[in-house]
Amino acid sequence: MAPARDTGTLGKAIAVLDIIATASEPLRFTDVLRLADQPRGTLHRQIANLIEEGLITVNRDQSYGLGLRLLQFASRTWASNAFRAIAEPHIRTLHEATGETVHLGVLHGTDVVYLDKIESRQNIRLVSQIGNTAPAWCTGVGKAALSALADPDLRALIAEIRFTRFTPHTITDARTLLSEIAAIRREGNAYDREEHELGICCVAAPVRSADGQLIAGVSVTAPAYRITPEFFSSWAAITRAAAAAIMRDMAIQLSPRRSA
Amino acid sequence: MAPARDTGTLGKAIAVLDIIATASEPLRFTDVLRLADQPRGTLHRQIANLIEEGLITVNRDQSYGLGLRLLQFASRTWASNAFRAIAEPHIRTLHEATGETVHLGVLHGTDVVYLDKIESRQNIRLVSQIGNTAPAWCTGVGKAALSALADPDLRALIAEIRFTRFTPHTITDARTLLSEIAAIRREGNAYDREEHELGICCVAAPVRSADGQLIAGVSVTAPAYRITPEFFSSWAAITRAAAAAIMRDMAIQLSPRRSA
DNA sequence: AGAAAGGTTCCACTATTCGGAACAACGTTT
DNA sequence: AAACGTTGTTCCGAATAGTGGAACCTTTCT
Repeated sequence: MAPARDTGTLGKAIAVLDIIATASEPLRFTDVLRLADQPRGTLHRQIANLIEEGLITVNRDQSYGLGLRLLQFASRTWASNAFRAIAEPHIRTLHEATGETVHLGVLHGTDVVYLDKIESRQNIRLVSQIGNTAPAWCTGVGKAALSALADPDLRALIAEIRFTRFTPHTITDARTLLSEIAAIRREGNAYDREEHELGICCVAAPVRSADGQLIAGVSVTAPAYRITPEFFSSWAAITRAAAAAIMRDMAIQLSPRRSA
Repeated sequence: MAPARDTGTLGKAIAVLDIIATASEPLRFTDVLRLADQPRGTLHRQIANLIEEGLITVNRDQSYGLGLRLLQFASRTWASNAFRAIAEPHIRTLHEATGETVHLGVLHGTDVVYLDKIESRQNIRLVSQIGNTAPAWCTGVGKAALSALADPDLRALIAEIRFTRFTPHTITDARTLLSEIAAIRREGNAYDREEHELGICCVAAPVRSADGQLIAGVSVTAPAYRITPEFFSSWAAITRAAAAAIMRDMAIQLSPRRSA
């Protein structure tokens, strides 16, 4: 999920929460015990605290799940996020111009967290993706974001990446990634050519705040079969335009207060 | 937001997070200091820890915002919630049958947390509502849920409510609420007649798990002007049917493992 | 019934947090 | 320009809250 050395009481608690959150299936006490590197008594109390705070819940079979409290917090996170609010009209425009799914994601460590998404058709379930995390090096938004980093930061970040292959097209080494990022910087667009998921391609463009605090990207995604070279290159331009518009609005609106 | 006595280190940290989350506008250090009842040094460290864990972020003007980490956790909360998954096909059916906005919410203290929502038209922004919290006593889902509580629990909960008026129709005392709940139990449906927001009405039905662990509700919402008595009563029936279907599926699917 | 695994409670020890106070960095006033 | 008030950050002894080993229940298997 994310780094954060589990230092301090809070850190340890969050580490446990993270274990439960990232598990692919419900964990029981002993399962967590195996994954967390802690004595039984200690872990038991930590979990009890988390339950007390509503961050996790116990299912009837004694397995743990994530608590509603997290949803409440996230709802406010999303609603109060200034960057998302600024970007929203622009990604909507982008969606209307292309008719395809568009994403807004920000860089968070070596991952990208999706802040917003407008789906091509289905008027439902898009929720499922907001807050989702995906590796930066094999997504359009992620690579676009990486290209917006200053070189030292970029190299430091890439050094942290543990490359995993998702499809035959996934980039799996730092050199290739670096040269691709060089290309992105030249052209102004990043592409995902079925690198994260087979059959899915996208065009993206980088977004960054003036002070470099916020590194993000916008993208247009579509199934590979539907993409023609003409569309792809026209999308490239309007994606860059959307990114530019977002940056412009940020410069205007974020000068006095707030940020992402 | 929610109860949770801020006991223990974790509790205090979450209390601070809560302050930042519930604030209507970005808080700076001193603002938080005023709201939290803690010495400066202590608060400072707590905030530093929260930042370290990615739960809050500092904006450039030194005000605090909620961190992306919360979105990540919530995304997983939502995706892994078994109750939501079970209810989903049924609320979708309900949406298709009525063409109106439908909600799925669970009772959490004296509030209702919305777990899912399908909007009538707009294929966007529904996100904003998931994880949202609303008072139980003046929403359809909330009153439906209350009606599913055992009497002692109900009375205990109502005793905790601090009634606030949102519209001229809002119920503002326990007696009225109790008699309305009696009616809901007789009829099987709860109604919100512009009690939370003017111009908005809804029909709801209670959902509870066999063991009473999970108290929830489903509802159909529509603008008051669009509602005719005929529609309203036909919706009442199919809303009850949806609730019944959800309960049936819960009984089946939750017997061996998991829950909400 | 017996054994093992899973889960919970206890309590002396100690590492962490607490919180007052001193310090630094601005901005504002006299 | 010197003094002051605000806001945010750092320190450190004292005390509290978390730690973790071990004993203790409870459930599940053999």
